[in-house]
Amino acid sequence: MQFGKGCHLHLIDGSAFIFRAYHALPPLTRKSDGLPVGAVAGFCNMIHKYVEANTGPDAPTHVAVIFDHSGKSFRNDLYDKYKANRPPAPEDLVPQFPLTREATRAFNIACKELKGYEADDIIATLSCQARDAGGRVTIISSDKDLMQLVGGGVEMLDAMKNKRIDRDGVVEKFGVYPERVVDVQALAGDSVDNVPGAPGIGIKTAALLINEFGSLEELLERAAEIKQPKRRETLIGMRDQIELSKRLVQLDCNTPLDFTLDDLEVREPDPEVLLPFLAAMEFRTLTKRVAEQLGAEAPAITDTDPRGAEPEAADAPDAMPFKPETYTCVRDAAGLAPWLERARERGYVAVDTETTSLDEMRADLVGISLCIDAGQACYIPVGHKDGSDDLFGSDNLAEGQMPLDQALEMLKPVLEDASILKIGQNMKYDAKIFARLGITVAPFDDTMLMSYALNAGLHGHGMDALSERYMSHTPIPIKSLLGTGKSAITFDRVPIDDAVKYAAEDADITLRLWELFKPQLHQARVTTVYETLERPLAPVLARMEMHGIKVDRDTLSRMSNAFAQKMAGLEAELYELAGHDFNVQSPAQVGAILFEEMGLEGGKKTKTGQWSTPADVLEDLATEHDFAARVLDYRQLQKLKSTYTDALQDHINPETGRVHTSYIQTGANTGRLASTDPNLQNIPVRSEEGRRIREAFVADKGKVLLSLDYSQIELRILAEMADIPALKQAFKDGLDIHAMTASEMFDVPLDQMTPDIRRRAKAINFGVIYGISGFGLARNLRIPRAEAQGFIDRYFERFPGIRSYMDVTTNFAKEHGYVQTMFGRKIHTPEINAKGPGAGFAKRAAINAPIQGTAADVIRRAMIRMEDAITGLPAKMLLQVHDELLFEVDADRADDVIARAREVMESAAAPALHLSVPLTVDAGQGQNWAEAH
DNA sequence: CTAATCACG
DNA sequence: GACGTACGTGATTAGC
Repeated sequence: MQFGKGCHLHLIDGSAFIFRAYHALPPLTRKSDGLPVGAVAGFCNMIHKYVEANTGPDAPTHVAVIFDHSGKSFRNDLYDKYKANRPPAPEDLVPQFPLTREATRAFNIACKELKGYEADDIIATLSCQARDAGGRVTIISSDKDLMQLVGGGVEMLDAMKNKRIDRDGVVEKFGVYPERVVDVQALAGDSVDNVPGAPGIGIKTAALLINEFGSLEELLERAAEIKQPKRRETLIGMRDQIELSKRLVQLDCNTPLDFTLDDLEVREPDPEVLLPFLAAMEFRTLTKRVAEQLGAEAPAITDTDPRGAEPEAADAPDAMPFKPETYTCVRDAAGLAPWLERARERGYVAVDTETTSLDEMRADLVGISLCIDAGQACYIPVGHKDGSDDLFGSDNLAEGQMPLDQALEMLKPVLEDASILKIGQNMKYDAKIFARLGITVAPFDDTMLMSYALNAGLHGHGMDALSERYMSHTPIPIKSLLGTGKSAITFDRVPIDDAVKYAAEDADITLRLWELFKPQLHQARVTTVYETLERPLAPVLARMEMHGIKVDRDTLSRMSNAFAQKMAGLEAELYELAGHDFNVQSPAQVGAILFEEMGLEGGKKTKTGQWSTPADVLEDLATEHDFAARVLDYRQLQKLKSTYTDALQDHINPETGRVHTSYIQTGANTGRLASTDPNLQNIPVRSEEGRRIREAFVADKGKVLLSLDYSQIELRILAEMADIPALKQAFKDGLDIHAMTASEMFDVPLDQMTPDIRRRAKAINFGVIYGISGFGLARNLRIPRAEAQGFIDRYFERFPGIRSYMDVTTNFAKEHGYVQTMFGRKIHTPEINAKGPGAGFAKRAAINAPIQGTAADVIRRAMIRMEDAITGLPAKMLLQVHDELLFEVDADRADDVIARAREVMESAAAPALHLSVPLTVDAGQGQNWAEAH
């Protein structure tokens, strides 16, 4: 059929299909020889689905899949950096490129590419030809670069979202009609393709300008009329770059094709060609399905492994309902045996424990629940009390429970069996409970850690939230069993019948979450993160927490008393100064005295209408007013006393005489740990007075504490990631990095450096890590905002790589919705495209996350390796404080431990990463933490 | 229960 | 063109 009026051409963006398929599927390999075929499998499924979906009355008459030709295109001759920031294709994807071409031909669909041109140019040329011939065109792609082609019978179809894009759709995206899309793109540039555009102008501004002036040419001619000085100068000064950008984004409608539209006519697939190809790829399900549809015999596939290379269809949402009344209560050995047998057969089992406390070091085991098949779970009560109305509360065990010892004896072989995977939600908690009962749970998977690897930044990772979000199921609230507040009971007082429903459900949910997350780890490419940075860390943390650190109660108690005395004195002074009594601990009352009674200027109110009296405001007033200075002193003592010297004493475990913190592995989005109950990551150090708290953290008899901390790790990582030669060299040379920055910025030779200039450079260095702003730096350094902005401008001038790191990072976040650490950890940034005041916040967080997160990954790797490295030495790792590790070791072996631990920490990035900047570690030792640090 | 404040990296 | 801003945490207290 001659292409003309009434014809309908489909043009499929083949490269987009390939990358989509590659990223959507786990890295499958062909069973017989290990050839990577995941992307091919996905590609074939997509093509097959496309063919199935396009048989109706609106079916295309002509179709082609268009690919990018490997190597350079004519655009690289225009601009050598075009697409220069594209990472090379993943190793396991490269051999799949030719296979996708072969697949296209096997489906009997025209497969086209052209040396020196991109797929987009061929699509453009064919679209123009088809339109001129009076036919319709549908471009199946979501690539915005193709939007310039829409109109006159040409539409786009975003196959992922199943959304057609017409002229109005283009206006939605670009703010202009298709004819002017290239003008907007020329101005806005494109970080993905490395099209420079006009700095400072994005799509919104570009569309505004184009709509005002009518076209890019007109705009550039009349650029002098633009009111905003910055924008005007950019447009005038960057004219060449903008015109180059336009040539880069303009698609070529005249590519020299060696075929015509008529060659693209839709053809039926030939079973004799297609089936052998699919069989050779060993795609079992697809081969069968296609054979059925074509009415042909499916060729045999020799490999009979049930877990073949063929991916199953995407998991449908788990529709099985939750039925609490069907859960089993296991009351004796005969009841437990079949569950354990099934776990052995299956090779995995979800496990959850119920206890009397959230403090694992004090909690007693009350019951265990198991689940192997979704919807079928059991609860094994072992420590429920009978709840008789004994005046003192009965300690008698309730009827119908297995003796704890018997239950543990039966469970232990399964929990420790290397061939049975134990699945838990926050397994560190359960593992610690079992560890205290002499059971080492291994191997294990943890759905909380899986969720963290997959979804950090998107939501929390507690079971209730995950159940709600991923299964639309609200678990039984624990409060409904225990009550709240003062009248709350412990789990051992919960009637067994109620406990079964609650506890078994937890195991059921955990198993279902595991089934959901497991394949997602591969799809999201975070299996390595989960397996090397998350899962192995949990047992290490568990051991650190259980070991604890010795805290000397007497030291704390003495300090508390001293603080109390000083505070009483300050309190009296403050009443005197104010002329009346008041609550010093109330910011509202302090504010009222300062800004109303004393009539001072500069007071600000919080959004709730209260006077705000943060430390920096009081500090400004303190030079003139004793009142403000005394309040500051009082607050410092109050903080030290209440949070540290008093509260810490309550955390000393009576059995061990030590303090056992809990680390939350999924608490911080960036990969850092958080520490609670108590928080041992914010023990004072900056002030002289506060630092003395650390004297209460002591080594046991005959031992010493060691502190090893990374020097400037985040700045080093910034230098590496942003690739700043001057900073990298300074680290290699072991220079004072802040002094060196100062020298570079302010043109002061190192030997004439003053502390004040260095201080400013230091503040800027830290500011950069946080996503610097003029306002923030000005406040930090207490200088005028314009001056701070000047510093920042100069910094970016001297280290231009910093600016581009920030741009690349935020653009990546905007496009993908997440950023990554150097080790592949993903941190999602859902707010990055938000408007309003949240935008700047999200942007700075996105800039900071890869730096902070990479540093967090490094110390995690060190911690995971540390236990093996110090085996045989009388040493234990006790605490982690983000860039510091604290050890306790026999005094005579301290130097050996320092040497080994330092080696592990300094080489922690390798072999996954070869950093060009050295990581260095400072070490100290002493009887207490103050001395060691 | 939330806001304000302040301890740490 | 105005607005509001350093990044990441947890604990304590006041005051509703």
